Amino acid sequence: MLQRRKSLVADALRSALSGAFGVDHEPTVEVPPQRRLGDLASPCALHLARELRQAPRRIAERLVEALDLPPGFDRVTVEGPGYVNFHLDRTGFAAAMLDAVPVAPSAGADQPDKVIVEHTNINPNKAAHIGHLRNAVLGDVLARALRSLGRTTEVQNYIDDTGVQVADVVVGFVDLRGCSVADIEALPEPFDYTCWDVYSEVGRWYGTDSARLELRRRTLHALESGRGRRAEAGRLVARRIVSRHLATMGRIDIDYDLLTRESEILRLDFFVAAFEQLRQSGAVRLEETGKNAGCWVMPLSESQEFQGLEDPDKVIVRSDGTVTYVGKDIAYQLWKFGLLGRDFEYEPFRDGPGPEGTPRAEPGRNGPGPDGPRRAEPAGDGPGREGTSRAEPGGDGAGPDERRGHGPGREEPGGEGPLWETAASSTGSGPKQAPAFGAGARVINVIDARQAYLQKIVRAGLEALGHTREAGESIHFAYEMVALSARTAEQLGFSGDAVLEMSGRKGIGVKADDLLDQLEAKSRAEIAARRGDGDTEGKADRDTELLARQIATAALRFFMARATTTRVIAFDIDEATAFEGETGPYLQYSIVRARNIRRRLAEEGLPHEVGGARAAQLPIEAWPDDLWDLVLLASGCQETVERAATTLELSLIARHAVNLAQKFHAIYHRHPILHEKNADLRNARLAATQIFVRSLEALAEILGVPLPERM
RNA sequence: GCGCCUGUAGCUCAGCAGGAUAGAGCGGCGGAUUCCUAAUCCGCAGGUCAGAGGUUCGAGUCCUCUCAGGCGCGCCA
Repeated sequence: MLQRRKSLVADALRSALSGAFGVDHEPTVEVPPQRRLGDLASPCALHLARELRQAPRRIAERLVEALDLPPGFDRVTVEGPGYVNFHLDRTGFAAAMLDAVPVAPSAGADQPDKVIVEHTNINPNKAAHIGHLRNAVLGDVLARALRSLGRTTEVQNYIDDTGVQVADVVVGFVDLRGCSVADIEALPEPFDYTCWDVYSEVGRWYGTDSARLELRRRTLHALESGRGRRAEAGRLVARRIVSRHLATMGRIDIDYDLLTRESEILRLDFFVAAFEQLRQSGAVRLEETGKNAGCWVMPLSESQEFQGLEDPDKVIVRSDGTVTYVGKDIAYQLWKFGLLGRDFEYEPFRDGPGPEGTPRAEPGRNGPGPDGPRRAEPAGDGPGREGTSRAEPGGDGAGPDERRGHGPGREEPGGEGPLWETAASSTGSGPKQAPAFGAGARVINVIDARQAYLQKIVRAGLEALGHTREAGESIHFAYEMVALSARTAEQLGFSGDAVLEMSGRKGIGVKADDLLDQLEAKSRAEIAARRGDGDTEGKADRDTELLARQIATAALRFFMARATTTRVIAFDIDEATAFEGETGPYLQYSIVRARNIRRRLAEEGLPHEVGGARAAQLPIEAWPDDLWDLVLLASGCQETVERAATTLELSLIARHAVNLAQKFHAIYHRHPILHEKNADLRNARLAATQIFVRSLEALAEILGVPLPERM
């Protein structure tokens, strides 16, 4: 809505500038700070003051005389030092807003080109922690934003099931605890919590003992070959953990289209194909002397991106013939663009072995003790990409799917499809009608900022193969890590004078499920405090439970989404579990209030819906500045979402949503609707409320903030 | 050493491609509840935008340097 008006203003200014001054200037159009100043403004007169050797205000005044007021505007004024300010026809604009879709597919987005978003990527060897939540929320919000803008979007979650981290947990079970595969299988939930402890234990157990470290190496090789009891144990661990990760992420409405497994990349020799391309194109060469003797390396010295590196070459194949992480990643990235010349096999995701759909067993039982893994463990801990999961597709039979049927406008953005995974064996499992995965036109990898270097190398690899376009479309969505605030670290029993980095290896961190449990418990208490009266058990409990989850989801998702991606989050438990102020529950509360007004109007027998035709007849007096300001802000949703999706600064969406809610809350207190006798005033306020509700619903959908009917 | 990021109110952070009086939340203080649920709203206090130069009609925003903090630069992932 607003974008169109902006371009009308720009057009009018451009032609007036050319007519009156003979200059060719692209005017900028912005929203002035106060509504009484107007709705759109251009500082172009200020910009041109120097060039035209005239006072800005004078330029502005002449400009206004020469200007044809574009349709939809009432008047144009000169303000301040020389701004040209345009005042919208409030009545007409509001009437149009009533019929407008807040966030619609972008103009030129009929392009069927697929965007692949990879996120979560948690190592399947322990419980997810809050750092992983940041990754998953950002990835999920991005995917929702892209889909709401009409882009075909495929969400992948990469599972490194053959890496060192899984090997460590296998060693922990097999060698340290003396478990058989059956023993591991028989372990109760929460299995991911158990692994959390095992992983931390085995790290200490290794110490510098070379015999023990040899066990790790042997296990790693077993995982890579896929044969033997250790490999079997590894598959079991990975499968069970992935199920847990999917369940955790499912709690906050995050899901995926495809799980890709590293074991399949190995089994299908993706790297062999990639290596052939790299070798033939001369992108890699066999080093014969020097410290990299016997390795296939990719020279990076050409690229100025890598200037100043001590070692300008990156090893792709080690001297023992094994492939490095980057090597595998280049192969995987080639597949994502459809450049590899081979494909995975797929099957619908089956939840892990063991009791299907078993409800999670009290994840919080570990108490307040130290917990929480973290994302990329730097030293020895494979800061790799870690990943996770998705909401169980077939399991968890308990309870209805809360995500549907609650809250208007909650159609799933991508049309929640089924979850697929890469098939575990070529023997296959019958009828596969998998969608065409991969072969995207753009690939966005949500990976923490510390892996920027690796991501650059992957891009350089594509470049070296001559895939310049694809290299340009390989986008690293980098975000900073989540650390523990000094206060929270102390509460958890860690010493902390400064923010404390989480470490899965050391067992320092906050587990995702523990945080969600806390949020839900606090929500329940909050709800109980408000509904003190007679509501008895039974149904009330079910409602409360659902509401508590919705509030917890909103709080967590908003907390993660509102932070600027380039900043480290110092995770503070009190701040993260706050429900007042700039929070997810604040958004929910504003919607609940707005909806309640309309509900009450209906109960009173008053009209609770204003149509565009009626709104178009309202007098200008019905739109005071503050009420009007809400409508104007709502008209900027589309632009905000587009900018967020382009710049990958998703906090823009969160902030826009909270700004809307703040404006609404203020108006709510100043401009009563139910008790307003004047029909024009009431209708204008009601129209603004309708516009607000629809706009915030659209943004909440993108943010993944569920909107309850009551709070 | 080289590279990237960050430094704005007591705390956590906004500040859109230089532009109108530097904003919000939390915390503090003081108010608002016969009136659409106070998970709300209103008011007050609180800032040499790390520091120094520079560019400009105009700098929190751009450039240079300094200081402080974080991260990265493996035959680890």
